[in-house]
Amino acid sequence: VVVRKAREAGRAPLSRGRVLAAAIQRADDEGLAAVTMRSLAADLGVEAMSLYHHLPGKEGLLDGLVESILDEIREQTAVDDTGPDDTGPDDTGTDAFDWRDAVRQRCLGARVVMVRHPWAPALITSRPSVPPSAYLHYEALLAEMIRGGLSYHLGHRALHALGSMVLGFVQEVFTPDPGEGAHDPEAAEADFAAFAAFVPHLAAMVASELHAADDDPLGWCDSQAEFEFTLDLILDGLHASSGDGGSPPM
Amino acid sequence: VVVRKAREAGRAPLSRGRVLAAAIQRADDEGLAAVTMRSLAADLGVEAMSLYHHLPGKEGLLDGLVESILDEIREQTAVDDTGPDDTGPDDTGTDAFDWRDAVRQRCLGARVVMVRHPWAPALITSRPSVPPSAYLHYEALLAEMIRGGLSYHLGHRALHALGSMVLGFVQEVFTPDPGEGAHDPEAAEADFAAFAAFVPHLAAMVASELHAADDDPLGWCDSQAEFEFTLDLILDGLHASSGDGGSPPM
DNA sequence: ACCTGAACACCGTTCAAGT
DNA sequence: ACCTGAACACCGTTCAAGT
Repeated sequence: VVVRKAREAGRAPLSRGRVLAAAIQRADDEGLAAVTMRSLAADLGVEAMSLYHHLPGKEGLLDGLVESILDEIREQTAVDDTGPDDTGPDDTGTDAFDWRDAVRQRCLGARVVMVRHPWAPALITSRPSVPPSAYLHYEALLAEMIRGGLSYHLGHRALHALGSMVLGFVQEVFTPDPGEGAHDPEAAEADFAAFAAFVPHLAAMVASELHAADDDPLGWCDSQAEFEFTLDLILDGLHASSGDGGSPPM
Repeated sequence: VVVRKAREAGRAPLSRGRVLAAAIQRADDEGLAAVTMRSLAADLGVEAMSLYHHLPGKEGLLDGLVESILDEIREQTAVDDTGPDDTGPDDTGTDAFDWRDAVRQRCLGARVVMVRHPWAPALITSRPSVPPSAYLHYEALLAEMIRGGLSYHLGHRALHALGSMVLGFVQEVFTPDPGEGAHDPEAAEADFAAFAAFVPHLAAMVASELHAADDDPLGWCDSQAEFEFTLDLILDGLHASSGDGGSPPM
């Protein structure tokens, strides 16, 4: 009957989910700073005060955004390990379980969501506390690592290392300097000369990477490749540490 | 003569540096959200509009805060490698240079500043672009790695890996749940039981780490130790990768 | 030059009132 | 129950005015 009433009004009923979806859309389009109780309400064709019937104020909205991000990560990582119908009979050999593959897929899934919503890492790190929904992600990661033979101590450290990477890896090292020398190649060359005079190693690195990326369609700074490199660095390091008391890897 | 005039007024003259220092103080004490043009001016015993003579608005203030943080990191890392008077004659043996020690010290210094100003990582990652002053830090790190024999390509990846760790590592995995079971041990036990039912591996990990930390004054989650572990994981991984084309380390 | 008061547009939020 | 209008305290910022 509630639905019927809403249909009569000619508009979908407001709900916490609809408000959060609109907030995410707005943050993606205009940035998190543009997510305002008033503007958000306007997007939903409603008055600002109506939002308070579904969310406990602005702080509650931000908490809800973090929850939504965590939900997206769950959906993202759930897609990969669900087959067409079932996991199949090849799931019997549990001894062949490689925790690094499993953990790697989860981290890559989390990164997909962070890249989709570039405002998310700053929001998450600025919140006063970690929401309980995040525990489910830690639990899943830790369960895989324990199953893979890691100790609780090493698993704990792994959670720190992987979490910091997922949250810290969005920002690029360099801005491509947009609109700086796009129309004037002479000015661009002069800029680079000044750049090279001040930070010579950095300039040499950019030049070297630019040259190496000549036949790479993804550009000189392939952020995804950098992420996967660091991820494997950490996973391999953890694997090596799990062998025994810190000796070199096999 | 300017100083004389200010002395006559009985108050130190306003300046960009003084405004930024007050903003940092306020952010440390009350959080970044409490840094307001009006409240900041009140701290300085001045009207809000006076700030606009030293800073180009709120965005410019936030840019200035990032710059100040980068300056603090520079000071922090400069303290360690400056001897009482000079570097001394033992600086001649450049062949014994270990880039991992040098890079490690810089990352630890950056972390000291981040821990001192917990609002900094979220602010830095939320800024639209990296300020040019950050290039000097990248340059210093890269110079040490190049001197240590790393390629530009690997140095590039190292900058990404280390930067993401410094920016992502502040937040704790778990909040200690303050004020939850501080007065009622029965309620605390019931809470932990519910916690263990939902995230069993996580609960076992906490219990295991708590037990191991019984004689550790720093508590069960020593964030500094976790940071250094991950840092060494990355540095050793980079070192191994630098040996040749990605074979296992020596 | 540096600082100020009043004003403007905007924000989050409260509250009494509508239906 | 769900939504609204008016109002309040606060925010960043502009501008004409002070000294």
